[in-house]
Amino acid sequence: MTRPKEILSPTTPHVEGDDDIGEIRDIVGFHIRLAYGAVYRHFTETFTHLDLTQKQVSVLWLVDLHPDIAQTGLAQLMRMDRATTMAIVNRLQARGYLVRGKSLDDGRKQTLNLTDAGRQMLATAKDAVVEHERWLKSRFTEKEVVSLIEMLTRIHD
Amino acid sequence: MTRPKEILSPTTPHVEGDDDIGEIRDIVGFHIRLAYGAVYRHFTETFTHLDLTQKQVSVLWLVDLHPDIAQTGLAQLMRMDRATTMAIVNRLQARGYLVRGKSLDDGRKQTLNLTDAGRQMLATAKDAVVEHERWLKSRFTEKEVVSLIEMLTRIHD
DNA sequence: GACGATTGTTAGTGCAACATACAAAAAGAG
DNA sequence: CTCTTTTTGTATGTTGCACTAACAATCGTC
Repeated sequence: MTRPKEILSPTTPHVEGDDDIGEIRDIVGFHIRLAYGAVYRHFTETFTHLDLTQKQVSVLWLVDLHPDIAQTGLAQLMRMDRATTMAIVNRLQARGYLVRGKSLDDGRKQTLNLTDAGRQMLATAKDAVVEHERWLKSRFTEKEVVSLIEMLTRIHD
Repeated sequence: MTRPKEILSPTTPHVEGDDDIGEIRDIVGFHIRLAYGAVYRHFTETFTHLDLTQKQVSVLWLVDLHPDIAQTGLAQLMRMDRATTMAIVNRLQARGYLVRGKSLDDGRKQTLNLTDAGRQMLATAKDAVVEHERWLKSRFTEKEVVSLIEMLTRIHD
């Protein structure tokens, strides 16, 4: 065996570095997935004490921004399907952060709105998001942040 | 900005295009999540006929690149924990793409290697990845791709 | 009024991340 | 060399999320 690679102690800095993942390092999708994973982990870490996920915070945020929004509208903003949206809204409603109401102009739709507890939780969550964002943005200049957001937008728009 | 604005419920009448997501549009994490979602969706769409997920392809790819790698090593490369790695390896082994073997130099470890079917599937998968990447990279210049990968690496490294 | 489309809903499937616990093997300390 | 700690693989269970398929109520249109 030519490669004694069993030396995987936590402090081993992997001298091979870029060769570790070979051709994969040119795959944009791979880097997006890894970056998302890193962001996801730090987010959940930051939000353990609030017991909220990214999706849940985003939903609270968007409902606050769009009072009386219907679930379909919310799903479109978040690029989720109806079933997934249902599950998230159910969870937030069960925890008393969100209320469903009857839509006056369309009997099929329901309105979504934050409760007082929801508004309060959102305020707390926003502070945590700021902290999370500080961690994330710390590796970039302001110019780079703008550029990064612009490129990411090109992907999801 | 030609933004194909979604038709929201009539109860949110005065929202202008770019205000759709308000302050959220300055949150890097939000854009990473949306971009990841878009990439994820296109990936699964591209790979329905192969019935493979991103993770599974990555594992096949990395095992091919690192013959006899142990699950722990794989987990480190992919930034996953052991339990998650187990689940993915189990699936790939059950489908005959991967084999576990005994490690000669460490009784705790097991070696991971591709079967012939695994190698063949990986070859097919790589073609699909190339197609998927073409879709992804089509919105960027080569210079931008390099810049994007570099910035994403700063996040996950 | 009938018909097709939309909306919310339920149920079920699959993947993945995480935590916990356990056994076997290795590494380290005395 | 023992004794202890760490590492590795494994099993189990929970949670969150994405997706599909089906269904009822409602809306818009013809």
